[in-house]
Amino acid sequence: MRYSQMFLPTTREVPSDAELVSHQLMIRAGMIRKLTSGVYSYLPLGYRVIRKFEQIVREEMTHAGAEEVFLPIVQPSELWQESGRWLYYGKELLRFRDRHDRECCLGPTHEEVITDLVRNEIKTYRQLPKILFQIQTKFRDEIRPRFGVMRAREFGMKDAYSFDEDEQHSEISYKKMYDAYMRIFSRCGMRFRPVEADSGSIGGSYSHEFMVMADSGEDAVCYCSSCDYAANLEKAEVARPQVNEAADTVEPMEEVYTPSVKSIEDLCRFLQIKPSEIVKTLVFSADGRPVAVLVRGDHEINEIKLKNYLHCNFLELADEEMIRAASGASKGFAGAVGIKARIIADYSLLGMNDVVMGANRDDFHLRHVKIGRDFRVDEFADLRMIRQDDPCPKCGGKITIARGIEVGHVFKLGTKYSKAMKAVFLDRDGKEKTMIMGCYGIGIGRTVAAVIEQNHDENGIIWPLVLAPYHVIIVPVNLKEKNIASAADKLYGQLLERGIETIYDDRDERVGVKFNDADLIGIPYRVTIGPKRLAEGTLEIKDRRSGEVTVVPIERAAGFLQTVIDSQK
RNA sequence: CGGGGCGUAGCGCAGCCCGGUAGCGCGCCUGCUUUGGGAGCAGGAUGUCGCAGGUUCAAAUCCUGCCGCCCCGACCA
Repeated sequence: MRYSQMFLPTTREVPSDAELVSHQLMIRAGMIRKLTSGVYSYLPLGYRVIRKFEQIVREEMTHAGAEEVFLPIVQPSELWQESGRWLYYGKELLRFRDRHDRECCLGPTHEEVITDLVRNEIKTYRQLPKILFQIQTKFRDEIRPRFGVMRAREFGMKDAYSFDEDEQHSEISYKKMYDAYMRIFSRCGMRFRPVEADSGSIGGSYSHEFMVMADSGEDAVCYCSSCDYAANLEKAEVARPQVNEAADTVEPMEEVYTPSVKSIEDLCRFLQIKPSEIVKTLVFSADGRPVAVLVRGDHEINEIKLKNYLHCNFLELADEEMIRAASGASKGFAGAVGIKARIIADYSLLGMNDVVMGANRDDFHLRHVKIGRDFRVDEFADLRMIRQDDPCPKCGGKITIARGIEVGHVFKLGTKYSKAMKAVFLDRDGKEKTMIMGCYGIGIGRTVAAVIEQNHDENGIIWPLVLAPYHVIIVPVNLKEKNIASAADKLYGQLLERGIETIYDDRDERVGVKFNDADLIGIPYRVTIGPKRLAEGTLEIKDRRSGEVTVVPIERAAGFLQTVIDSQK
C-alpha cells in the first residue's frame, strides 16, 4: 500500500503514560489508541499483526483437530447461576440488565456458553471427542488495567474447549492443545516456557501456563537449572525438608518483654537473632473461621497453597478482632502456644526446634519454644512460597526465579462445569456419564505485545516475518527525481504482482523521516532507492533485525526479496 | 478500595505559590528553498485552561464538589 494513503499515525514522542516498551511502541507505531481505561482500538497496522497471529492460531488449532465457532459475548445470568459462578466470580464480571430487566453479563470467558451448547447437541459417546475454539473479544472489568493491551479490560482471546468421554481421552485432548501451543509460540519465534500452574478460580485439576520470558512480565516463574521442572511461583512445590531427629535438649520456654516489637526485623534487632530462628504466626480467616498458619520468619506464605489446602472459598488475613479473639493479643504478638484456632504449619517447621514466637500477650514474645513440647501442630503442609536457590522439588537441583508474561493457559477442567450444568452422554453400556472437559486460552493482543517486548531495539519494533504487518517497505530517497520515482513505482508493481506485502513510502518527506518510521514500525526489509546506487543500476535492501545491507541490481530486487521471504515461511 | 500525582492547542509541557490581554516545543496549513537518518526561511490557523458551583470589580490561578487519567498498594487470573 502507498504510505500516503494509509492511516498510520506514528509519533516521535514517547507517550507519558506508557511504561512498557511494547505499550510505548504500539502507540508510537500507530498500532493502537486508547478509547478509555483498559479499552483499545486497533488501527490498521496493529490489526494486520493481530490477524497474522490469529491466522497462525487458527492453523494450529485446525491442525490439532479443533473446529472454530463464534459464541455470544452477551450472556444470560441463568447459565452463570447454573455453574455457580454468578455468585463466585466477583466484580470482574461486568453485569447489567436488558430492557426486560433480565440480568446479563459480558463474557469474561465462555465455559458456560460452550457447555450449554454441547450438552444440548451431544448425546452419545459416538459424538465425542470434540474440541471447539473461537477467537472472541472478552471483557473482564479489571480493577486496575495497565500496560496497554497487556492487561486490558476488553481483549481478544482464543479460547478452546474439549469434551471427552473419560480421563484418558481428556488427557489426549489436553496433549493436543499443549502441543499446538508449543507450535504456535515457536512459530512466532518467541522465547517461552510452559510451566505448571495453579488452576485458580476457573477450577479443575491441573494446568500449564505458557510464559514468555521478559523482565517486564507480571508473573514470576521458577525453573530448575538441572531438570525440566518449571512452575508458576504460586504453584511451585517446596520439597519437604529432611529432618534428622537429633535429641535436642531445649531450655524451658520463657517469656521475654518485647515492647512494641511487632515486625520480624524489629524482633531480630531486639533479640539479636536471625529471621530463620523465628516462627511467624499468621491468623487467617477461612470462610469466617480462624486458622493459625506457622511459617519460618524468613519465609513467605503462599496463600494459593493455603487456600487449596484448606479447600475454602474465601481466604483472607484475619482482622484485629478475630486475631484478638483467637490469640488474646493484638496484631504482631500472635503465637501458637495457647492460640484458639486450628494450627497448620509449613513443612519447614519440622526442622526447627528452639524457636522464638509471639506470646499471645501484648509486648511479649516467647523463646526456647519447642514444637510438640510447648504446643501442638494440627497439620503440616507445604504452604510457603518457593525462593531463589531452593532445591527443585523434582530433582533437588537449584531453583531459579524469573519473570514472564502469561500468553497461554491450558486447563484440565474435569467435570467442574459438565457436572454443574449436566453435560452428559450415554456410553457404550448405555450408562449416563458426565463429560470430561478441558479449556485452553491464548491472549491475542497480549501475545503481540509480548512479541514486541522480545523484539525491539532503540529505534522501534523488529517484527518476526510471520507476524510483520508488511514484509517490505520501499523508500525512495527523493520522489522529485523522476528516475528514482519511476524505479520505485516499478519495483512496487513487481512486488505487488508477486503478492509480497509492501508499503511504498511515497510521502513527500525527507528520507530521515522515512527511515525512522520504517524502523519504528518494524518492517523486516527496507528497500532504499537513491541517486548514487540508481546510477549504477542497483538498490539497497536492509534487514531490520541484523542491520545488514545488501546491494542488489534493480531488476533482480523483486526476485531476491521473494526468495528471502519464502525461505522464512 | 487506601495512598500519591496529573488534567492548559492534535501531542509533550510552562504559567497557578503571589488573581489582572494564555504561552513554549513538536505537529498542522500556505509559499519558496532543500533532499541518504526526524531540514531551513517567511507567513498562518488552533484553546469552553476537565466539568459544575462559590469567593472577587476580575479566576487557568483561591475555595468546594464531581468526573477522567496515571503511578504504588490491596484485589483479581
